[in-house]
Amino acid sequence: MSWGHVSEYKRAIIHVDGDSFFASCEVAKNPTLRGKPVITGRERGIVSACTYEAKAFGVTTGMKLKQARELCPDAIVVPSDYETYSIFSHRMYAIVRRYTPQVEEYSIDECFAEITGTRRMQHMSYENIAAAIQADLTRELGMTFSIGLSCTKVLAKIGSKYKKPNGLTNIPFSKTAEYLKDLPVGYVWGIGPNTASLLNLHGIKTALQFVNRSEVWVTSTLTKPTIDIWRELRGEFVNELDTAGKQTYQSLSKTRTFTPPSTDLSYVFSQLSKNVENACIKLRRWNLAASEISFFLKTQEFTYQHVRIPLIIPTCVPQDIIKALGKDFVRIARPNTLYRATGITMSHLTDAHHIQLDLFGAASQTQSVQQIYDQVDALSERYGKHAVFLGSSLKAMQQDLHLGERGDIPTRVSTLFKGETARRRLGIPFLGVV
DNA sequence: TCTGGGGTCCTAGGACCC
DNA sequence: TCTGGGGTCCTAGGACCC
Repeated sequence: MSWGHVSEYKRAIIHVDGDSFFASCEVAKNPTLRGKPVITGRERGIVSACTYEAKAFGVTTGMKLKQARELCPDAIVVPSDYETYSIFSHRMYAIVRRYTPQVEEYSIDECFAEITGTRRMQHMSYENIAAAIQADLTRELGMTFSIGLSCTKVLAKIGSKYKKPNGLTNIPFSKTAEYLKDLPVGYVWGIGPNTASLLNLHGIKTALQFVNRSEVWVTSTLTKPTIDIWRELRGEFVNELDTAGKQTYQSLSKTRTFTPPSTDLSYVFSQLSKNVENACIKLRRWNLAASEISFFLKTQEFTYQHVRIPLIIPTCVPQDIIKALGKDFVRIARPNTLYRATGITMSHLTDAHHIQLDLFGAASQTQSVQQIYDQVDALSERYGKHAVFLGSSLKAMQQDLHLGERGDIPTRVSTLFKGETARRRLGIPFLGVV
């Protein structure tokens, strides 16, 4: 390799990736499942994750459950249990943090960590440190992880994907070429179908061919995200780790597809209303208020109608938002049109505690409603989410109850999580209608 | 890939200003 | 009124991720 003069590990970055994470959590939670084909995603009708025992039958992520069951009739299919996955996720981060404070919680089943400079203290090579982390994770969490070690995030990510499950792939700078040689450029983290097609047009099929293009060509042909990836593939550290964790949201949204699709506009509106309520619950949990909302209706033909609405006074109260979007809903909703989904996005978020009162006291009504919501949230805390909900959401909520989307959530094995579990739902889903 | 849900960042282009 | 140049801010939409 001819480029650069980067030492093998100017920075040492690892990427940790849980193998079939959701399914592995189910097994760790319930050891009688070990060694069996387990599939998660029952509530969605498609495979969210599956154990390697299921994969051996040809089951893959994203496959319809019906097909999965045909391939693997003995499969144990369970609904997703995000509370449990989240607990294992935080345990994973905590274990990695024993080795370094520089940990980026990238997603529920992945993290990056910078271990630069820890060799002396650990009396180990970087590769052995990675192996030690991997061993701790497996021993303590009862599942396997695949780890990549290299000098940038993009290369570390290639490493963790290189050998799965339970792989540990070290890609020192001088060896990058052999890992990029046969790697289709579209497999690189951050290069999606669109950019891959563009690169293909220019004769670039593999990551190595991409890396070997000149800087002039790259910077004049591509956009910043892709240029950064090119640099990282060459071993140049560009993407800092985001170790601060999630402090707040830029935007926050709730979307729901309903089946079957419907032409009943009052029903469609109730779905939107329910999404608004859910989004507001999340806003309040983060002490945020939205200054702008946008909602959409999605037809059965997958066309969208979007409306953006600025709010004079930031709010986290669903009544305010439903009032604000009602007119536009009536304006854009077409009769005799099959709708399949609605969604709401809250943006321009501000701290809910610092909402400015306007001179005419228009915020005062919002404020008193907000006091009511303090009580609503307290009730939800005791009796479960949606113990209380808006009349405008009624149709959607009734359907959820009918379908058992909520309320029948089984109490999970909890001895494993003493002191860690969030409170359990108490099975009182419907207290009343405001 | 007959397509679920929740995010982030980047960029082109319009609005507006001097 | 037309013409010119240059800057900032904002937004819609694209692209990507898990």
